[in-house]
Amino acid sequence: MRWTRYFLNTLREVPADADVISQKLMMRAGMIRKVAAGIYTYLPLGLRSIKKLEHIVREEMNRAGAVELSMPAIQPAELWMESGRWQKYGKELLRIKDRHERDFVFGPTHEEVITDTVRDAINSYRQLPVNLYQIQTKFRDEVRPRFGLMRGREFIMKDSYSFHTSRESLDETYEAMRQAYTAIFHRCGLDHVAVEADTGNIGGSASHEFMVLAQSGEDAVVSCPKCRYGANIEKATSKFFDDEPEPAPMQELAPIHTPGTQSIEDVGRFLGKPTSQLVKTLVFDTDEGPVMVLVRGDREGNEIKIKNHLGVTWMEMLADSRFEEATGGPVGYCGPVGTKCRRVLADVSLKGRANWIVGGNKRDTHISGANVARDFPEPEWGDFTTVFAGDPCPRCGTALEIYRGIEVGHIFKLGTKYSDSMHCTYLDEKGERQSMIMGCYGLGVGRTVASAIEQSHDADGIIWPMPIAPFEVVVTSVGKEESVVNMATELYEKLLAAGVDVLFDDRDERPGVKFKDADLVGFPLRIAVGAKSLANGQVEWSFRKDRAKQLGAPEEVLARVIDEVKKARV
RNA sequence: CGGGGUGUAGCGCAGUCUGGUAGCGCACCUGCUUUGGGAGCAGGGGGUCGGAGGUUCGAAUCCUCUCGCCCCGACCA
Repeated sequence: MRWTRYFLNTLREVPADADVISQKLMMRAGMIRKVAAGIYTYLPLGLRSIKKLEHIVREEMNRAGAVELSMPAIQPAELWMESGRWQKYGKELLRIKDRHERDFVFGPTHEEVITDTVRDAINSYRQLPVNLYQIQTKFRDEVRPRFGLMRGREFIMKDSYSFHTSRESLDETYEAMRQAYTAIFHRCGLDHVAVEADTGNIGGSASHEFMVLAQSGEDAVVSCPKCRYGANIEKATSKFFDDEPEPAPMQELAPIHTPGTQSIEDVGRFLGKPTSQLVKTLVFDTDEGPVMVLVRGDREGNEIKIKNHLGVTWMEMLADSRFEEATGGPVGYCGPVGTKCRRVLADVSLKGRANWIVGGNKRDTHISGANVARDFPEPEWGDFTTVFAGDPCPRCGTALEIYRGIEVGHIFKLGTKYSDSMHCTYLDEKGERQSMIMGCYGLGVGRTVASAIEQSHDADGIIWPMPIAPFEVVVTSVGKEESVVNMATELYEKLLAAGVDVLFDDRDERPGVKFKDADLVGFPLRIAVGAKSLANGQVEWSFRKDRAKQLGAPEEVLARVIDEVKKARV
């Protein structure tokens, strides 16, 4: 491709609303253009990277035994009512009506449609297992889209769904998908980890997330440097509270006057005690009423763990305006003794400890010497706090580390959640009807491309890993001399003939402009043809990653460049 | 959802407080010079000032409403 006939315009200035580096660079490099909040056009250059990644994804999915199909983006509401998610999915589900006032959704995911498809086509255990995938545009109406392609509303996703007659069969496919994902991200040159994850409102049992490690990541992952335990922070556990403390004699219940101490830090300072010796009280509003959660004062409550324990679909911090009415105490002085909350949860970090200092459910008052069972009913015990860096690994006890990551893939063992509600069944060997056991596997295509940039760039622009670079090589002509233009053209054509993805920068621009653009766009390899070196029978070539310039005879450089491209394609 | 901000040429911005009929840089077009890391000079094209309504002789500017976009917060008890 010649630049002068391509559709590629770089921006010298950064659009004001870009907030992460990948978004800035993709906009500046002419890869994407924002059309509305969280909605982008993939310009030709951006589309090339997307297509390259899609190609890798298809190869690995096919290799792992998955079969491609394509389902509609627009889906009838009936399917979502059948699965129950028409009610449960919330505002992220874009609902639309057709001219007949019939309800549809723009699919954020395709469990319903695939389940409908498979129950129709498959009746016998002989036809199972199957694993079907598609690469397609989805829409999730995010509250606050940001970070360019990393958190858009419209986005391209590879999603696949497998159907099985047994847990063992699901385990096999799950493992095959785990390996396929690892292969995909490895081929893209991405530094990534697979971690245990929460299943969220997709539902199901086991689940792993694939995280590309990057400072700008929205998720935190907990990782053990020794035994390779890895988990999303929403899910991670530690061994921290395994040992029970020494039993202590119970003290009398006694009120303490603690004016103006609403936060746990204030209370600790006021009483001269470390926050670890206090009890922090959180109150959540749920669709089943207010719930009180007690955690050790120096720990943080983990909403995901709490929500999963409660089994509620909606939960948020109790609004101040409803606080007194719901708990019977003022904000900041809430506690389990005499509370109106019917459900009280307590973190295991408090188990076995006597004489708690808690809020007194009265203004400016805390209570000391509060004891489980004697002063308030036995709470529901569980792991309700978030792991901190340095906590001991739940498997081997080594100090855990916390990293930031971008979630680029997520695989689930769904079980029979959808096959039950949507009656996706088959007849087994005995002629008995059984629900199919399902798995589902998602991979964010745009997000993966963006994460590659987050992980690999410098002050001048993108540094593409070769496999998903929009072009593998750029040939830059420096100057208008006939010899230069002829040599550049010749090299370009020979690269094309050799099957190399090459862009010929044949623009009538000053060298500085061409070089800056080449760095910005991030072509992994560059060949520059200039009059001076050409007079000595030489052209220059360099890698974007180190920009070290090497000179050589044209044929020799050509051979080296082709060789480098081929090497990177394996 | 709550709070804050912002909307002026393709991109980045000034002008708004104190109303007087729109400007700068980049990009774009023409010419000359220049040519290995975002050139210089000269000339030029391009804007319903987000939208609607109002005040006024006169509105980008003041008022009301509305829409878009951005940021921050939503573990604080």
